Amino acid sequence: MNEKFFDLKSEKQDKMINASLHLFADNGYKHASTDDIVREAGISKGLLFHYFINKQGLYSFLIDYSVRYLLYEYDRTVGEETDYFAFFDKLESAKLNVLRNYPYMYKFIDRAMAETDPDIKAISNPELERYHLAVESYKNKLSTPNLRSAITLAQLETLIKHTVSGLTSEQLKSGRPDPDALNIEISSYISLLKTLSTVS
Amino acid sequence: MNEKFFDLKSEKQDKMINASLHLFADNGYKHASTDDIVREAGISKGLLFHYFINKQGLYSFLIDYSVRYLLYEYDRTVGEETDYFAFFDKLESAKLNVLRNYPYMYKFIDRAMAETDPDIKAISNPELERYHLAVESYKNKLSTPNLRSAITLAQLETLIKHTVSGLTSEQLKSGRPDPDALNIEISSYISLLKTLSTVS
DNA sequence: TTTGGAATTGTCCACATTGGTCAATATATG
DNA sequence: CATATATTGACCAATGTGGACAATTCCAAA
Repeated sequence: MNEKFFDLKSEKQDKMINASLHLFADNGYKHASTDDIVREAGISKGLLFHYFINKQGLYSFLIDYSVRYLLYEYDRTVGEETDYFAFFDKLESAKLNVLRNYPYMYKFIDRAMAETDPDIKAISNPELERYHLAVESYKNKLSTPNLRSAITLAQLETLIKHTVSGLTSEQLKSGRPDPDALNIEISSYISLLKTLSTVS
Repeated sequence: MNEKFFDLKSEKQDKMINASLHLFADNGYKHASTDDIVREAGISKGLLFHYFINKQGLYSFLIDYSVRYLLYEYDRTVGEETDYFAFFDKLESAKLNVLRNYPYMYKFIDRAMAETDPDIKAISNPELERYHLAVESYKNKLSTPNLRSAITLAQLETLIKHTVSGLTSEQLKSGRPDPDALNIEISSYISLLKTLSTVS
């Protein structure tokens, strides 16, 4: 890519990034058209190719940028938190901050995992792996909560994971998401699960 | 559509249906190509148009067929069950039966809800509405479980809904799904949530 | 004001893909 | 055999594709 891209004012950068994330997320690599991206970003075709050389270069940049951004945001927000429930609370709050700036970043990453084209997989796999490993390493540092005998730690984590991602994607579908309201809702479910699953 | 379609042996019908569900689910109406559908179904282009007239006709048939099939399967499996947890257990087992025959039917319905083209919305909206209403009417007949004071009925339902759909879509992504194993897993989570949320 | 390099445009193009048609052929049935 | 029906796949006009590039706008320094 052309590094001059980062000299643009960040508002314009983000318009290009968000339009690209959106169309790749919704349509996959093959069916996301650069014409559509350009139209949604409000820039000319020439400019997009000026900064990213070709479609693959754009995709590759987005993978790189997204993983970097997500991990940075996690690190910034989660810090050294080791308490189990507090960790998830902070992690989700970090995710919502991402959503605030890049509403389609998660869906993009999700779709990237499902791409089949070998060239595209070769580009994205290492970065996606890196993301996955980083998240796992957070979890390894957590304290074990004092659970009721009816539930295991793995089960609790499954409940948290799916509930949170379900609530999030539900909001995303309903037009403009409200990250603050969502933050409160997610917090309340995490605390609910804490109450239900731990011994007092 | 051409009613002769139903005279084909059901194996062939399902190959056409599944290929169509798959490509519409993954790419949306606009970007799902009839060439791809035909290739995946292992039939000729002419045959597809012989039975469904045009792309819109095919889509319209699929919406109709899917909603009809889902509701039939629910009715068959759930019956008159009114116990709260038993109901969800049966409902999920019905869903898994659908998955067994039509792995992409849910994703198709999900994507249909997100279509923006007005013609397509006009086709799918009434059927999707019908589906939604039917599911709601089941829920209205349920007994209220005896919950711990920490949790409300709405919260419990949210936990069940997202956990179940999360577990399901996780399986779907991992190549060939194993509905029997998934059934057991989902049952165990429903029973877990029952234990955690009810007073003994 | 002038100048020169950078950002930005949008038209243009060769080619691929699109939904859909249709005459030809295979298959089954009686 | 004959007849009807299921099925094929080459073909088409229209549209969409990624990418190139000469032309323009913009803006800071001289």
